[in-house]
Amino acid sequence: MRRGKPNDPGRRDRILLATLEMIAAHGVAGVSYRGVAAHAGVPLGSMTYYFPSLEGLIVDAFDSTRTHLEPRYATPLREARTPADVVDALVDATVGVTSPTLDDIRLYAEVRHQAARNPKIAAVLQAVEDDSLEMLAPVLPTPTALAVNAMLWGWWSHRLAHPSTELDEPTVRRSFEALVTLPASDHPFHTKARQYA
Amino acid sequence: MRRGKPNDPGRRDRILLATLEMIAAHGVAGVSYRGVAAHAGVPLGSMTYYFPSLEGLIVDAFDSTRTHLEPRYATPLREARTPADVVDALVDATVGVTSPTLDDIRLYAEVRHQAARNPKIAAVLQAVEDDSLEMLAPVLPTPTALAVNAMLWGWWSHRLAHPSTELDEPTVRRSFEALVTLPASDHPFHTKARQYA
DNA sequence: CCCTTGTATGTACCGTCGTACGTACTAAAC
DNA sequence: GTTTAGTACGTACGACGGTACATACAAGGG
Repeated sequence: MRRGKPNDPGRRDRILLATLEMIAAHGVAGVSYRGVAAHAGVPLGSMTYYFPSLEGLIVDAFDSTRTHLEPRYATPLREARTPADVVDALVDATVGVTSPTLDDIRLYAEVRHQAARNPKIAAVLQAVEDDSLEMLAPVLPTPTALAVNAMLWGWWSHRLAHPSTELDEPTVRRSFEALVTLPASDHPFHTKARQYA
Repeated sequence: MRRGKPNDPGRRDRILLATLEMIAAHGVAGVSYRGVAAHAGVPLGSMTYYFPSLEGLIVDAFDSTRTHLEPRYATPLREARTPADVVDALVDATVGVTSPTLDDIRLYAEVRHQAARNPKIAAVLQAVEDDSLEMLAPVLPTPTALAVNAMLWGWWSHRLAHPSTELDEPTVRRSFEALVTLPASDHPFHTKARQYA
């Protein structure tokens, strides 16, 4: 008897990718089995076969970004050793070459948005955030890392809201410098307190 | 002939309010004429009568928040004179008594989210942001104001993503202190440059 | 060659929703 | 009291979308 070999391996992944493109283009609200099927060039039946529920499809699609996109922005941060390195990496991640495209930001924005109402997607977001904090832990105390994360998302959000105007690099740099350097010099908080804020 | 007096004045506003509650509870995606009608206790016909298109209803609802909610968070900022006042006001707006409820943040998040795809809602958001920058203009240079706005939204977003964990007040305070005070002392940017970043 | 089992697909059902529209109601004008 | 214009409402149509499901296909095992 057949051992379960798919006739078209990779089809599942193509569907996942098409779903992400669909989400970036039209938002989660604009995702339908039929739409994704058309975009991926597969029949409707394939959709429900690989992904019995639409919610599952979307969650899986989001989850797949974690392994696909994350390394690109994360690597420079992991390699940062001094606070100055961190600032450079953060500025780059906001407006520089390693920064996400508007489509990528749109995707991330969708994750954050859906996470507010869908526990499964909230878990995905939580995982992303945990990765981020863990990444910053060697160079920044947790409270600072939290602020940095919030700031980064704030700037990305800004880019999303003003797609046509370029974000001013020195402004971004100073904001991160302020967050990263000030607490280290002026305050006694610079311990790796492990409690989340 | 009749002058156009409504039989039930205030019905329009009740619909608008019900719409906002619906959005805060289920998101824009969960808003339907029928759902809002039920929630507001009006017949379906009333909905399409006052709001011929669903998009118009949502835009109007969002726009109504601008006059209803904005003053509450804005007043302390307008009254701020020194940078220290500004920091206090910002911390309060983030985690203090004047800070928005989770429902309010949800609502604001919806505005930002929809604005990414809907020009009319983008205009509403733009107006809100302009108000905010104008409000900060007397006490902060524009680049700093931009960073502060991004930071504030970042923290609100954080609260949304972690509804159960309280945001640590000193952490928030230090983040705003860093943004507000550092550029004023260390950098030559402290002119009211009018260009957006 | 046929049987079995997993893979794949097309269709159809059922619900929801936006919206159009004909009808009814109300109150001011004459 | 009649007319009339604006207000309010209920129904129904057409489109869309998730999902169930019966059917068809492919590939190993015997």
